[in-house]
Amino acid sequence: MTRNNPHGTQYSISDLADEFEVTTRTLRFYEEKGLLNPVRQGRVRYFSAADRVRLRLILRGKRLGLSLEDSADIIELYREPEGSKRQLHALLEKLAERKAQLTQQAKDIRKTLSDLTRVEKKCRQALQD
Amino acid sequence: MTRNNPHGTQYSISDLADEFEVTTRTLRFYEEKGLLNPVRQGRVRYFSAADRVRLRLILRGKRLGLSLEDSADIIELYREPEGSKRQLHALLEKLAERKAQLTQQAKDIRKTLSDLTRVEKKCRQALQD
DNA sequence: TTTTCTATTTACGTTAACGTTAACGTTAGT
DNA sequence: ACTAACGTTAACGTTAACGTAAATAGAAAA
Repeated sequence: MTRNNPHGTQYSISDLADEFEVTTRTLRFYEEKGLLNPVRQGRVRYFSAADRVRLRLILRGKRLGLSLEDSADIIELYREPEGSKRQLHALLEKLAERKAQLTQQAKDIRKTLSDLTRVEKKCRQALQD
Repeated sequence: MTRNNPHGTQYSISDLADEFEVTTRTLRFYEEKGLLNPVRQGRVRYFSAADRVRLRLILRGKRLGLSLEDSADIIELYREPEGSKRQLHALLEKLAERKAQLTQQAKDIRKTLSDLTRVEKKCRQALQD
């Protein structure tokens, strides 16, 4: 039973696959891309709590239409900010870009939702016959 | 000069390409997929105002991470609601699904924005040294 | 007239994000 | 001992959304 982890917080590949409703192939692919870093005991993978968090973030990114690379970039931003002044300023720029993009998305969503709501009303109206 | 349209509202392929910053290849591809329906004068395409609107919607969809097919589906929803009761109810269901998805996206955006803002603060804090 | 745009069709190439075999080892239950 | 359930690597297949190149044609500008 790899499903009940030893003591700390480790997950087998199918633990995560089941919980997040992705295939094991997907998880191996994410590892291959460096998005997840499970440890190996023999050849078997064990995912950490950190991996789980990263997976959650990746899937959130997917729902937003981000590529894996974009999600990886964003997750990178979450690390403790460090480095020189120049690096910190560069980080701030990236943050601003991402925020701008997300804000644009939010705008697009509002528009689309309003469009759909308009259609919905017409539809309910048409049902009044 | 195909750029200054005759009288009504027609656009050459590069009018639209320039305005929306896409390639002509993209527009031909969208036509091939049935997303745009330019008329032909000889072999040359002329896009209508309706095509322009559709293009705008497609690109909005893209910013939301939608596939062309999804965008096409949504644009379909925008047509005057008609048909039987059954059809109208089916339409209402689709509308509800889309709205749910968009609402989830909005949620994901809020979370991500909040995450990024948190990082931003840490970053500014780190610059106080 | 010759060059230069802009347009066309046809068709092969590309990248991302997995899906899908194949071929096999390990452990648990019966 | 046998089967089922889970794990592994390796590698080819697939779909979407265009990119890119080749070959061609009409029209405008020099």
